[in-house]
Amino acid sequence: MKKITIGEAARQSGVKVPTIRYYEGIGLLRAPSRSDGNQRSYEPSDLKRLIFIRHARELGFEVEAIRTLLSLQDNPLQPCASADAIAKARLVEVEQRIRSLTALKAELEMMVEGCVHGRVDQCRVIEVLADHGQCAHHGH
Amino acid sequence: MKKITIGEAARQSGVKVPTIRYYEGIGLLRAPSRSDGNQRSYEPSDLKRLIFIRHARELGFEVEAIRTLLSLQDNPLQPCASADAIAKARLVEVEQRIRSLTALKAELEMMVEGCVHGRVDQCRVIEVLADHGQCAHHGH
DNA sequence: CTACATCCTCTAGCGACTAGAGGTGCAAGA
DNA sequence: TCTTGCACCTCTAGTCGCTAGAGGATGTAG
Repeated sequence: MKKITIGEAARQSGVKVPTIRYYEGIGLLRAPSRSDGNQRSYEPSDLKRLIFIRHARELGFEVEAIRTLLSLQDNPLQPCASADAIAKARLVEVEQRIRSLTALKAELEMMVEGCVHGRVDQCRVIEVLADHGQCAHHGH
Repeated sequence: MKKITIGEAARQSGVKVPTIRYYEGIGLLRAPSRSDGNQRSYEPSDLKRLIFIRHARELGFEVEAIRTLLSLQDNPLQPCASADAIAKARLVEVEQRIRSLTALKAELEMMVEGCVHGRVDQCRVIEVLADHGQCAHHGH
């Protein structure tokens, strides 16, 4: 029964204090009990939940997806197909984003390498931005 | 002197009509002349600027960076070192983002592959989210 | 002349926080 | 006991880059 303050919960979870209060406000985290002086007092289970949320956010899951994942975690006897679907959807997104960023990287490298560090009117960076036709990949 | 409406500018630039007005509001695009009936009337140079902006946004440059790039474009005799620096900074960001997304991809793949499609209490997706210690890369 | 698309301005909303104002609680040192 | 000083409280408003909608004016084709 070692209850902790919001500051301690922030330290142990890596989620900032105002963000914890924000999560409570949007109903992602239950409202904890309060001390005599009206201060939030968290139990170990709250901390676990907070760490779960932080980890999911780091992996890029949206708050709504996390809400679903948390409700699944609360009902361990349910089939986990929806958790799987959420993770798979996120995987597809991430793969897409990597492909697109890799194309951008190529463009930026071309710009930077082509720049002779002269005046703006000879600058390849400005030139490429002004004329999409000079891009290697037109997908973006 | 073939002036065009905002709708036509949107079609030719790929920037949506409300977004064009938004760019004017934040001073990224100059306010164009108006028709008798108070409708915006764009010149070819405005269209070029709009295409420049769209392209830069596609490459992930922030509006403030684009503001600088545009002011450089307006002064072609200046040295292009700052344009170069902006592009380089963006390149570093993109490379960082790719690295981080690649790590996330690995996590997600492990989650999805490990999932036996049973009940939530055996689900690897939920399990990994609850316990960061199971991640392959701890960098995120 | 009448539809109907397109244009206008203005305000509010999105996601996921973050910052700040203005006030209260609490623990430790003098 | 008093005071210092940090951590906590609530509430509102701001961030970024748009996007949506209300409510009305303009422009064009049949």
